Amino acid sequence: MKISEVADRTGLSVTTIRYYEKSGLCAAIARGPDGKRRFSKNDLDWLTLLFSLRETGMPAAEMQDFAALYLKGSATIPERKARLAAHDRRLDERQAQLDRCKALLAYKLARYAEIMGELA
Amino acid sequence: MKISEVADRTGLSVTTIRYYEKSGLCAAIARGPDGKRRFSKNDLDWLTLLFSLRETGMPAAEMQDFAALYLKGSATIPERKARLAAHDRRLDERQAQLDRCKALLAYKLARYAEIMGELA
DNA sequence: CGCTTGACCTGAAGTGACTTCACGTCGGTA
DNA sequence: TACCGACGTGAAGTCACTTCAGGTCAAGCG
Repeated sequence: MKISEVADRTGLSVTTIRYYEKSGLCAAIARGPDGKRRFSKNDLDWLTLLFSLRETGMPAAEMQDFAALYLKGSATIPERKARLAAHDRRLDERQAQLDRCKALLAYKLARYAEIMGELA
Repeated sequence: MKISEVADRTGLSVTTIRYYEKSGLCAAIARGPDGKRRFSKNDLDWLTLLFSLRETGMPAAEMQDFAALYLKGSATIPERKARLAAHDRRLDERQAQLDRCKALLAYKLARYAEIMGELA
């Protein structure tokens, strides 16, 4: 699969994918005879996961750790499972942030509506 | 109110608060005779809102715009209301991201559990 | 009383995660 | 033949802070 296709499917940009490869967030991608990257299904799945983790606020350092575990092979699966579980808990905190912000926005919007009513 | 107190209450760091003042995300803060910042209730409320908006992913440029409107006074309330409403819609998208990530994590965790079972 | 400690101040430089730039290669297509 | 768009590279730029270097001042203490 070509890099542009992977970008479309994962949500990462082409340059970010190259950056991820260079910085070790994913394994070196296989190259075709023309020197261009050819992504496997595994590569795609991995990048899709990375996108989702980044999008939901996994710290970069943690992503690096997690990637290092992935690159070490299946022996690290228990540890990886723990990391993902930890992120899952963080998602709950994120959820709470969203809820708090929603409540604050609801309050502010009501206040604004009130003020606009008085001015009208 | 002192800057350290505002930091504690809003969740922003002391340096971030100073940075926000310098970059126009909040109005110039009043100073005491000793030259130190003295925050009003309004300042605190405003910074609390900024923290919540930042935490939930409002783009920085948009925060700048929003702050500029705030600094222009109450005539901009309808516009500010629209901006907050837009952010509220973004929160729904954020919510969807969290849900998608949760689903992906649930899948991965189940897969890992399965693999660990096979190895055991 | 001098001395340290801690909270505050400032402008400037550093950081991290990308993004953009400048430039080059290659396989089509008009 | 000339140009296009997708791909490649290394280096420099950006953004939102954070850290650094250096200073003021009030309070506590041996």
